[in-house]
Amino acid sequence: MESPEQIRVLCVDDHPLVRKGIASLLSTEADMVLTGEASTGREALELFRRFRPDVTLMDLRLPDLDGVTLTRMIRQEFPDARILALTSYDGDQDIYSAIEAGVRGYLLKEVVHAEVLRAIRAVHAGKRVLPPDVLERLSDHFPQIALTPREVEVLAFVAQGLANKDIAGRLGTASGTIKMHVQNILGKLEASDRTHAVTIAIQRGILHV
Amino acid sequence: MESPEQIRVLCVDDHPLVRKGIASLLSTEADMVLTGEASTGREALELFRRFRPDVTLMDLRLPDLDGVTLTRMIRQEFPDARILALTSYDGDQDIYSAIEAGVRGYLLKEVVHAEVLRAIRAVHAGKRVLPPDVLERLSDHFPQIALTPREVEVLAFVAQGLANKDIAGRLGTASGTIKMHVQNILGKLEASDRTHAVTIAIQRGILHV
DNA sequence: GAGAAACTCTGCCATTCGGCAAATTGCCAG
DNA sequence: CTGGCAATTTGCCGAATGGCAGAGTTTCTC
Repeated sequence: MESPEQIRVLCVDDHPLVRKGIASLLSTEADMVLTGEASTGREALELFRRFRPDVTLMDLRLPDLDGVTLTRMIRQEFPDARILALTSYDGDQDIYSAIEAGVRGYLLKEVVHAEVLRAIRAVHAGKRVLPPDVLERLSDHFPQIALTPREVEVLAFVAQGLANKDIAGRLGTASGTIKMHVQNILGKLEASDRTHAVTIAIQRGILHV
Repeated sequence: MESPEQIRVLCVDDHPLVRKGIASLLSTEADMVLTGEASTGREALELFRRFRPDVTLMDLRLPDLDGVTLTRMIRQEFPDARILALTSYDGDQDIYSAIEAGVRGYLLKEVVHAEVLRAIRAVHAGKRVLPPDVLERLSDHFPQIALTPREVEVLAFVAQGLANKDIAGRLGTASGTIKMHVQNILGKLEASDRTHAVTIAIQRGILHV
């Protein structure tokens, strides 16, 4: 093609080495150009407003705010923003939240370079990029096991070592109520006790350590 | 200097993008050269035997075996190996284990490029590299709060939701004994109950999710 | 061999937790 | 408007947990 329409990429990651890797990777591709690097959510938002990149490569873990929130903020201002989540973390909940927030693709950092390039081109072309294993987990886990907001709230307190009656105090309910919530959480997570539930929740990304 | 004695660096990380970043970083430095890249512990061991690098840059999280074990294996064969841990994870226990295993330096991936280069040169020169915050945590936390191997073992079962008597069964002791271990764990971790203890342990890297 | 530290065991008691049945609220779909 | 569904609420009971005091054994270090 004669028109040099390069894909303009914004990279958001708090690890300098990863940014360097992406920069190095993109520099060898003729149809892409790195228009900016951000190490925090705040920086990312600012750079997005300034450069309006075609594709944003974003780590879901950032020091100031999480990538899901950032994605929501960007897409509120720019609904057609094309954001590709690139994370080393594989908690189920993260995937779900990210997709709900509007990312167009979700890649694990374990993937090879070619995969990243392919994903950038696909997202830029308007496609969605979800690896097979990610899709599988989505269809598997979803409708059934989702915790209600209230349950997540309760579970967070449980993780901090609060007893049911203390949680009840903070939430303004009776301790028996909390007990029931915990009961439902155990069922949904297939946990044998509250401790197990917390372990599972952390593994799945429902709770953030 | 007229002698082009370059520091030969081996890079071990399961994220291609991070390896790319390191490769890119080293390529701009005249006194360093990347002699190999490994994405697994097995590969790393093989490459180490073949190339005998001056400095090994190693992620503590690898798919097949953890970096601490790998460090031990390498240093058993090559006691003067100079290994620099480079990890995105900051659990206290990891730092301790890594240092015990014989790493000469411990860096978080959040650090800037110059820091990495400085650390490589320092380790090559025989120095140790431990960021101030790391040192502080070491002196703070150590003598007192270290869990015994047995306690870690018990805590791992607790995280899986086993009751004391079940843990006793697996470990071949009385349930009262397990109760005592849990008691000591709660004290050392300043946790309010077993669930809290698990949360804290995961945060500190004592337990791996 | 002295001492420290880890691991082991025992028993008691108040509190909390996990399991079950059942009523209420609020919201969405037909 | 009404049925249905999910979320939220409460109380009762047996089992497990957390707190505390004491003591024997092994292992490693000094």
